[in-house]
Amino acid sequence: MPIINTATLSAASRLDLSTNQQVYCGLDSCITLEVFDKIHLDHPVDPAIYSFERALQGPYMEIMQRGIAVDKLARFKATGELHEQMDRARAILDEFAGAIWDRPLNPRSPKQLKEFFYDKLKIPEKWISIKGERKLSLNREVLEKLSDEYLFARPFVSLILTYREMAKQLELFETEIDRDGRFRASYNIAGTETGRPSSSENAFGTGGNAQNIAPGLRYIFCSDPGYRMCVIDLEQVEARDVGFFCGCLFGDWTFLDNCESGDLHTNNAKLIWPERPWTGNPKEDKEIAEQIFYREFSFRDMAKRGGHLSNYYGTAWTAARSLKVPSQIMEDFQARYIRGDASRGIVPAYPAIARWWQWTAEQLETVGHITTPFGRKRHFFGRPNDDTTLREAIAFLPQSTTADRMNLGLWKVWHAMPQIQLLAQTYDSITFQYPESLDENSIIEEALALLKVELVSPSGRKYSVPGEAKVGWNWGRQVTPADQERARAAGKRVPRLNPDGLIKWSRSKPDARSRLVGLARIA
DNA sequence: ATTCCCAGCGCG
DNA sequence: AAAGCGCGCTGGGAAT
Repeated sequence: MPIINTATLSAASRLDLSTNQQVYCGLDSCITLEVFDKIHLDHPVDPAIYSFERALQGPYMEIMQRGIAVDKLARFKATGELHEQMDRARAILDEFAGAIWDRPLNPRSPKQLKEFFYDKLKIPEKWISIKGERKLSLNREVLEKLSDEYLFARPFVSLILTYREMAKQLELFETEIDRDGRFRASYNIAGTETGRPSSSENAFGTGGNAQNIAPGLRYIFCSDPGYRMCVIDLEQVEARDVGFFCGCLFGDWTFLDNCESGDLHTNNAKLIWPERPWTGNPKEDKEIAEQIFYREFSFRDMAKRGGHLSNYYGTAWTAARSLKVPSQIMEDFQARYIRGDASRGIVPAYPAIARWWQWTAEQLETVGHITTPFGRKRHFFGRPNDDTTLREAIAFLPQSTTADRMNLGLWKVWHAMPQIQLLAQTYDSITFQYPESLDENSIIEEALALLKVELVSPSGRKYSVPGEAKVGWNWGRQVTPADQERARAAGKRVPRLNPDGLIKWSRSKPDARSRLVGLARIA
């Protein structure tokens, strides 16, 4: 091996290209070592977290190298159809726009849209606020408002939104895949503040983010011939974590108890609206919860969607905007849910969540960092009394705990089950495939058990998050004709087109499970 | 021709 | 007064 002493190198050394690159590479490696020493001497990291991050290189390298098979025909068809529809939408839009200002209108150009709507059509400007900055936006929300308020804007808005939506979908279908027909994403294990992995285009420039693919488009990814695909997700994991923290910090287990006993959102609805005629029978109560509360939203919907936003210190104003209901509706909701309202005699269902916010604010003021149950510590460098900092800190704890739980489960599955092949990780779920010849029951059973990562509260309460498994031949909602073709070619039973695609695997009821497994086999 | 930033939007 | 957080990718358009 050649030894090159860089201390004695100069421009006059005239290294050949290959040697030069070796020097470059060697120096790069030295940087890594220097960083390592610096981190460990000056800023000791929890050795468990550090070792864990290193250990994750194994399974993630495997996921990255394996990639996921792409159903080429499905992809090709979708691409063609989208192009056709987009061309049509664009042609109509240009024709309409031509009548207004004698030139075309690019729906993806905010600049042109601003000129068109605000200068040419003279619609009053709509400003929005993002992270404290006022912006003149024409995003979906603003366009929908224009459409509501100005009849003549409707055809334009409709075409623009349709076009943008299709363009977004096309991004996935036109992502370059590898010559062997596989989509290989890169995963960054240590790239985020929370411990979540992130995903992006790989080092060779192909593939893309595997974690933001719309569920409706996932069907183009499929298991390899002779393999079945399985997705296991952790049920309502972040909500349960919030409940766990409330229990650990204040001994108030109300929220977690509700997560763990039957239908979380119905139980939340019962606590939030105690005056409804609940019967105590889970089935009847769910029906009552599914009655309409406001517009198309049931009480259960409100508990679910409004609850999630509210847990993370979202204001009633924001929640109202997101659910498209009047602010007063969400004010009332939040009063009953967490915040209470003494002036109206409203006692909140989950006051501990507000105490958790308070606790978080105190941590920021006193020590400036927060440590998760897994030992992951995050420093907050923003102003401790700034709402933005508080929100980051509030979101950190459940988000990071979920990330580590999922990754620990992923590692355990990878380590203990060489017969399965990991394909993807999407924050609260993992996707893998396994040979069809193996016993599906025991595979899923074992994976579910391994994914159960147990935490124990200071008071000794054990806590884990149940997983739910779905199985099928592709990653999507629909079994495609290609799947049928493949099953036929493989001499297997031909799957029928199923609106669910991946067939649901009930976790908690063994009898129902065996029944559904049978169904999955037939399908 | 390339690089950079922004707006917009997908996921959990 | 501002009004969940965490990511990555694309096209438009300006700057280099």
